[in-house]
Amino acid sequence: MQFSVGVEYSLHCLLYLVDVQDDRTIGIKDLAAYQGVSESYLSKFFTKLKKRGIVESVPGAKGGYRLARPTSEISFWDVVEAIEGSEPFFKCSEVRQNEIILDKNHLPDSHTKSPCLIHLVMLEAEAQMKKYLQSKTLEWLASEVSSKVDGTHLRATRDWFSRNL
Amino acid sequence: MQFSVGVEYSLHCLLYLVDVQDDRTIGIKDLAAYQGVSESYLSKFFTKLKKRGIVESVPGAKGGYRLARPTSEISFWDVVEAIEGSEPFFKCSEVRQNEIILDKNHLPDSHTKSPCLIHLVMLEAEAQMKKYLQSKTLEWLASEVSSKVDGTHLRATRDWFSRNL
DNA sequence: TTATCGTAGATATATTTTATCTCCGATAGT
DNA sequence: ACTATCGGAGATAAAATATATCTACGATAA
Repeated sequence: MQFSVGVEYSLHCLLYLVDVQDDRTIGIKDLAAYQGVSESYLSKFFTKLKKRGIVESVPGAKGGYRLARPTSEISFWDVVEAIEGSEPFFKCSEVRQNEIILDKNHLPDSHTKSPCLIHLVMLEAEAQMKKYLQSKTLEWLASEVSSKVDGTHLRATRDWFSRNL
Repeated sequence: MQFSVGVEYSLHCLLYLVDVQDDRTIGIKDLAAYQGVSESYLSKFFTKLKKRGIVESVPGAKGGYRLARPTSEISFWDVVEAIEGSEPFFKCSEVRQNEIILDKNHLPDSHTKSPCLIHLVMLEAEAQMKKYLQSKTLEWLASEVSSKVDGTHLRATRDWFSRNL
């Protein structure tokens, strides 16, 4: 049970995109170089982020990515769901249907119609996590970062991404 | 990001152990046969459950497993932690330390001493899930099941496990 | 004494994750 | 119209994890 690193890379990248003007973009090349990973690797995540409408792409020369909606409308959960997919963490294998005392061809209603209680609990547990992650937006993260992280470094980062403009 | 099936098998098994008298046990053999899995597979999970003090074992002939504490003191989270381990779901790879503009030998304090904000959010998200799963106990599950599942089937299950007494 | 049970370890397979490279098509700038 | 640049898709490969079983071992209650 682990989140993939893609979530981490994505969130960091989105943070870099916050400062980008509406008419500008940052290319995968720069995002990858800045973080020391390959372009093809990072682009995997951006394809997913785009599918979810979190970022939008501008093709062609001087193209790249920018945020597709306001930072207040991009939550941690949106990113997790984009990268990890929408499948619930707990996929019930319906273990109960394999009980030896059951006739597999004529399962009782209690084992087919009514949902597995264990499954329900796990789904609700995930919902609790989801609720919290939905409450944390990119807007919040950016403001936290700008107040807590060294200003010089933030400026250096911004300058690096816009060094070729 | 998926829970392993071990969590599901474990919870079902623990449910079967709820009805067992204090001086009795159920063997891996029966638990495995009842659910249609191999003994060695299921025993993997019971080794973990034992290490966490959720079940206790009685060796030798007529031995087996029983719950090690009251059902009210066994939560879903206890089981998840026993099976999945105590590692947090989100392990921060400290991606930020690889930023190209940084000198890896002289990282700024903001990147070493203060914790990664993204990491903190993820840890808190996990804590939310944990809190919920801690609130759902085996006692609760057993009472839900006994009120919602067909009584005939529950009795048949109990009879099967105690058929050799 | 012995059959039974839990424990540990080796093994095999399948799936997922991580990561990179290559090729293709679209397009913005010249 | 040309072309360098960019995103997008797919193939690939190594590493890690999950799933599942078999075998051998040691303890012990009957």
